[in-house]
Amino acid sequence: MAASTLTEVARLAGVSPATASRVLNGSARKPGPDIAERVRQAAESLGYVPNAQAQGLAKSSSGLIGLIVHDIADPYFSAIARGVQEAAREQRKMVLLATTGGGPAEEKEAVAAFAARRADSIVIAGSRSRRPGDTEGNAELAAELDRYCRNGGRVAVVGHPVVGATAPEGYHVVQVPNQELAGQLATELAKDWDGKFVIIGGPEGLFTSDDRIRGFQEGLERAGRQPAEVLRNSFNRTGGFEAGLQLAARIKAEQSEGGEHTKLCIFAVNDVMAIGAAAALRAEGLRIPRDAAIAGFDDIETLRDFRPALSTVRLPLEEIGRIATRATGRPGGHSADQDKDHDQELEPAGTIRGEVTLRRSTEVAA
Amino acid sequence: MAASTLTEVARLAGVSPATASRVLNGSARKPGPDIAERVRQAAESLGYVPNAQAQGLAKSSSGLIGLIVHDIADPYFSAIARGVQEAAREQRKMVLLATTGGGPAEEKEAVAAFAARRADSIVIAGSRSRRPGDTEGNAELAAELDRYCRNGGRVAVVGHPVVGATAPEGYHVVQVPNQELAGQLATELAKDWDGKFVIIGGPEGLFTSDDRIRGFQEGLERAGRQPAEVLRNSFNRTGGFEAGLQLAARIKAEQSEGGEHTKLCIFAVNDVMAIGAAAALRAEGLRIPRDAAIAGFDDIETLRDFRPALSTVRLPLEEIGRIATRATGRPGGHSADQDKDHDQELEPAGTIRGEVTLRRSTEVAA
DNA sequence: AAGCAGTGGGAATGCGCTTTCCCGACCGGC
DNA sequence: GCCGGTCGGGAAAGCGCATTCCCACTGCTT
Repeated sequence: MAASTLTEVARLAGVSPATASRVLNGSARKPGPDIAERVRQAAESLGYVPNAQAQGLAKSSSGLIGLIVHDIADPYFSAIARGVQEAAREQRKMVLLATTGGGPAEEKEAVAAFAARRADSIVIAGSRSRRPGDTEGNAELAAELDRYCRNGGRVAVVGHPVVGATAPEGYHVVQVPNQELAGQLATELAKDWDGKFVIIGGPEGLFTSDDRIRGFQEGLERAGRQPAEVLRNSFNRTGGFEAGLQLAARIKAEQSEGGEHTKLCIFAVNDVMAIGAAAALRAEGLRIPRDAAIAGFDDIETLRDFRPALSTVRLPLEEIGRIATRATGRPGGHSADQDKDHDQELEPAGTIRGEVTLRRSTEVAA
Repeated sequence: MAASTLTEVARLAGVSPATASRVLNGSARKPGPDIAERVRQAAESLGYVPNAQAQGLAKSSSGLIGLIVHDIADPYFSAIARGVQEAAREQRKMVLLATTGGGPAEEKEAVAAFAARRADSIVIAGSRSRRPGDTEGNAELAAELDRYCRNGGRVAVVGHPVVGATAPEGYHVVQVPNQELAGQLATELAKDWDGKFVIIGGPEGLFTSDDRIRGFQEGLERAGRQPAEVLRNSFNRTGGFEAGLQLAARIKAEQSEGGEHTKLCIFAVNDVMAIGAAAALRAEGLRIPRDAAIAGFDDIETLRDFRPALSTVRLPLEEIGRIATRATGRPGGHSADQDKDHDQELEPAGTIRGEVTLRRSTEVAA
């Protein structure tokens, strides 16, 4: 038994499909109350469920929002996803999920799939990348996105614009002040900390990571410090852990030499990497912040009970998701449609404010 | 400019829409290579993206999998979501996300929405509940699900069957041995631990929580122990934290009395609650496992670096998601269509194996 | 009382695609 | 050389719904 159709409902109610449609699915024209009631009863008794695909076809809009993340199990993304979901609910839409692992090629596929489903808008949460191997993929992604926008789709991307996308109508960027905040973090840390700094970063070319590294270095410079050494690794716990092992070896070597006590202050470009690094140090018998300080970025909720409490930069992840989604919702959203001033930033879809949060892991007294 | 259509492609290629359809979207009939090439070129040059809605309408199947969770930002659910996503990819389908906060009423709406979108299958990851206020919602949810199945939809639910669902064709339950595993955990703990046990549980009526509580009590009984007191609270970190505060007060009172050293062993029915409880104890100046032992359930990945390392029960969350999704994929999946033996369990969609994992937080020497 | 706008309902068209059915061409076998 | 049998392509009928256009009818005005 296939699901019952509007036509069946109409027949049972003794009206035309047009009328049934008008009463069951919001239309400007409201049929008479008696008829409406009859139709509603018929629908009820048949267990009628409108076919959203057919509706979508007819009105060419699907009520779908596409969300692209690297990995939905990563707390960073799942927090954003929660915000997206919430905003989608406000707009009475559903969210379609795509996880890509971070490659532009897969992201392009995801965009194409969303376009195929005629998603009303797309939110790209995953960080942009311009690693050498990605140039072709990026170009394709940009082309796919441009096409999607040209066809009336709206897209919001968190962090950085897609490389090469020509920002047509309906393309929003939610600016995340990674660089600035990382700079502030560096400044704050430099106040109390007189030892050396080391950065554990993601692979080169990953914008989020690069911005945070650059910002941190700038902050260090403003504070009159030497630039920090940068250890690059994968952008997840494992990457942090491995870099942590390297650093642990180095710290232990220095300690056994005796003499200077220039404790290391480690900045991992995200919390998950920071936790990985901390685990590595601990596995090597080092303690935080006694033997080294460590700071992260994001202020992941699940990690807030971690001990020693992790110094980090609070990012309103959920709100980022909400803002990005809302930006794609209102047709009147600002997009950079003015060619003049194209040197300026795109009109931000919303202002994201983060906050440096110093906790135990970087306390100097230990 | 709206997206280009199959008809346009066909016209450009100088063939009929039927032929264009055959070459561009997998059909049994393969047109000649020269024609195929012409069509492909035309499609390419027009930037043709097939309209999945129209395809879905025509073949009445959407390539969509609906996933229902309480909260996508909860690591328990996001881990399952990752598995679902992965399995969906295998089936070349996309996942539609719905978060419900746990109420059957909202779950019913989500099912209806999925049904409207003609999702091929639905995976319900959220725990079932039979709290008093939910009976009506449960009935409606069951009715909606039954209708969905009757119309050819396939559903998999993690943990417990939906209360009142009459298991028609296509209804799968992924059994999670919560009770058994909680029992094993109790047994293991009882070996080394001779103090009292306390359980921090979720609200009464939440199946997952109730099963784990029941199992734990059984395990205790088998070990010849007194049943544990049960503190009920919300099923999240806050719930654990509040219960933890209560327990902390109690422990401190006992400690100041001096005398007996019957240390408490706390079992929180999930890791997130356990972390909350641990945070509360710590906030009250107590240490784990020195002043109290604590164990959780789920073995959430992000929490594995928590110190003291949390004793818990490892659940293959990601695989649970995969298995549930796969169960809905193959049309030949086992469903309980035999009325005889209806006293037996439904044919499990896959066997989930967990593992008791004892770590530092319940070490007796402290 | 005749003409009018306004109202409530139905017929029909189209959204973009799949698929069945049909038809012409081309093949080999007797 | 004629016929049954493919094979490759097109015409057309939906899939389930929204919506435009049209018509019959009501309740007014002049």
